[in-house]
Amino acid sequence: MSTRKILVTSALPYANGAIHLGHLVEYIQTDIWVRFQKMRDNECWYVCADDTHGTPIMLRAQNEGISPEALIRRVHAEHARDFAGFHIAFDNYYTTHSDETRAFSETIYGRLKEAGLIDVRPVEQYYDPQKEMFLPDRFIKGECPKCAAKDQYGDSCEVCGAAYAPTELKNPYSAVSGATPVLKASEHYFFRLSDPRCQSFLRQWTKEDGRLQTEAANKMQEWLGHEGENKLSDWDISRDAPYFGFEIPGAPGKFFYVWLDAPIGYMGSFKNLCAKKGLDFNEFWAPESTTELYHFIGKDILYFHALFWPAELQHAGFRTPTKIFAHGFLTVDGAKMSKSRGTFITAESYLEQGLNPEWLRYYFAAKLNGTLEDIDLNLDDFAQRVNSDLVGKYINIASRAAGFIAKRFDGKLLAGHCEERFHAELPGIAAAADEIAGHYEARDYGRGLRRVMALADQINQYVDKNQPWVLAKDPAQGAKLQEVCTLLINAFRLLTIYLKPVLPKLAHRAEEFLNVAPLHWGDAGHLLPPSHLINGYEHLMQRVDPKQIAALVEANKPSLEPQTPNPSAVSPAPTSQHSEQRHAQHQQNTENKEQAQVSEWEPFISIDDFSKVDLRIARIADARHVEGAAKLIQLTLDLGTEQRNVFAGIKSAYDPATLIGRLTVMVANLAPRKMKFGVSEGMVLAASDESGEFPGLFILSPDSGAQPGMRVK
RNA sequence: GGUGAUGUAGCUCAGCUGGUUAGAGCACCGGAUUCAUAAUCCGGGGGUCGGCGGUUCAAGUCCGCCCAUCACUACCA
Repeated sequence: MSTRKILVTSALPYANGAIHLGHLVEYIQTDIWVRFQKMRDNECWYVCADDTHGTPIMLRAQNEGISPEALIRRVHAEHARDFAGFHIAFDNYYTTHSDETRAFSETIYGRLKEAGLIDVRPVEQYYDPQKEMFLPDRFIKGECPKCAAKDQYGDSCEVCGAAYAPTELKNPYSAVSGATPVLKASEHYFFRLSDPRCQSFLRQWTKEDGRLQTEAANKMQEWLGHEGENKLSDWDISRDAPYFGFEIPGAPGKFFYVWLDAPIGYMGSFKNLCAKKGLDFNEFWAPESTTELYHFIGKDILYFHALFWPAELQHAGFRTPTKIFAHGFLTVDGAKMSKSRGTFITAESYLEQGLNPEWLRYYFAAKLNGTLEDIDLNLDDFAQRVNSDLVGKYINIASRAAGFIAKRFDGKLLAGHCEERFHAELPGIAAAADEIAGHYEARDYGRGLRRVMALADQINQYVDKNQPWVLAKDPAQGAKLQEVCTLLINAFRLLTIYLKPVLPKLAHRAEEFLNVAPLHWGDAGHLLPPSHLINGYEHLMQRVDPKQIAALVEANKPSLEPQTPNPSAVSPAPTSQHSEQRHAQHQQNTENKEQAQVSEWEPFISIDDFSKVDLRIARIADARHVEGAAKLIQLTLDLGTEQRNVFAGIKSAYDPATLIGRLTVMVANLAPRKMKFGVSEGMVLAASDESGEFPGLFILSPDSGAQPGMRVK
């Protein structure tokens, strides 16, 4: 087989936030694939970078009182540290804020312009007069035009779900300064995706064999529409100053929109690698390139990678990707990651809590199947599965054989060749290599690992059948014992090869134990040589302790201190970005909604929960002081059909005489409560300021017309 | 609202172009074993295959509707 030349990327994480478990699905998926390719002796390069431009970065840096450059430098270090912690082995982890990326952005833009694929036309947008900048949708807030909910973002309402343009918001204000934005026109640069050349190219490209997963291809079909249907609209690729990014050549004050230079960052990072390694950039990026190019991405950014990106490359004189590999999102315990539940787990906290990164690599791998389906991290299942598969099955094989080899045979395997015995006693273990390789290649890691674990079961059955501990008691059976253990060590070695892309560190330790050079996939074609000497066995992996999981979840819960609500109605510059530019930040909408709203209102209740509370209009038929009570007033509430005796702690604010005859709202189905002065059969509702800043108690009154007994809902 | 995907044992998932009593791993119960960090082996219980209807000699597997979850997209069908 001739060596393939392969360039692989993962999506660029945005330089404005920590790496979390959702991100790691992608980097682990990609890393496994790359390690597999390298084990196959293919020439494979894995590049990535931080995505560093855009308004959120600029504002966050301002907020922290540092330069954007300083911010992205710091985040770059954090990201690199997190990735290294999970054994993500990039050949280059760069930044989009680089000369290389700038140069390619300019080149691509220039060539598109030459080709007549760049348009300039005015766009009217909200502008913050105080901050002197145009506002992305997510930085404009106001009242929802549909339901009038306050403090909604400029693109959609989180209360009623309505979507709208920021100009439709009522009483809009800038989330940056609080100022009222004004509409202002400005020239914008567009990539003419609607051009027939792009349309027809994409129509063909997206349908080409293997280019996209079938689900993704269907999605493209939907976006492209039928032949003749002009569904694609031009893409706005410019932003006005102030903006942290690359200025557009020949257009002072105009910058490339961050999403333009983000994928170009793949090229920039690779160019940078070429300089370090003496590689030929054009061999991988020229139109006639015969090398392979793969982008691993989340399904949320398919649009950018399967439409804009190939269209840009095609018309700017570069090769297009061989395939796009999209994956689904991560859920934790069946739900979106949630800060309040502690399931929004950062890579950093996972490592800090002392959890083994290879546990997660294994678990994700066991769940991944090469489709766009979401995968679930079930925390109980995680612990059980890792413990059972890795420690109970796989590692146990080495552990069961090593002791005998060390004690009885000075660490030496059988002197003779044992190929025949091996294949007879453990049929299929070696032959499975090709099948498992096929699963890795197809990114169907789950299927591959199930196969490996079935082999581990088979090997453990072999141990049980041969009972080496019985053989060990009979001196005459020494040779047999050595043979059994030799076969076991060889079987363990094969499983190690099969698992190595997923568990690089563990495999390394296993290689030391086996006393062999780093294993390649081709090594599955032979066994260890006669009389091979192995090293003493040390336990290779700890089990997951469920307590660690609990501690991890606890560590990721927000502090219980209620966060001060924002009475000024001006949010402090959002620390976090929104769907306006999602970049590689998978599940960002989840993340941000959580971040924005979580502490105060979550957990939400359902309408069913609410309807359990039976609120009724009640007429205060009688009210009197309670002898000996400091705070209580005894109320007789008339529900129309019956009267209730209720003790209410409102003496400080109301004179009983003024209450008689008023209508108010009571909880009618509250369990009766025996109090010192009698049984209270419900409660009335009253407002108060918990901080104490505004003293007083205020009971509710319905509008006129309400009758006692009416349900409030 | 539209489009697409998913919904199979307590949990995580396999089930190809429809065909004997629906599978695996984990968990659970019973037994065996002690080499191995209570790991391993054998056996067992457990599922109206989201719901309803239809096509068919035969449906988890095809069709329609509904429900739930997820994603994309939107007032335009």
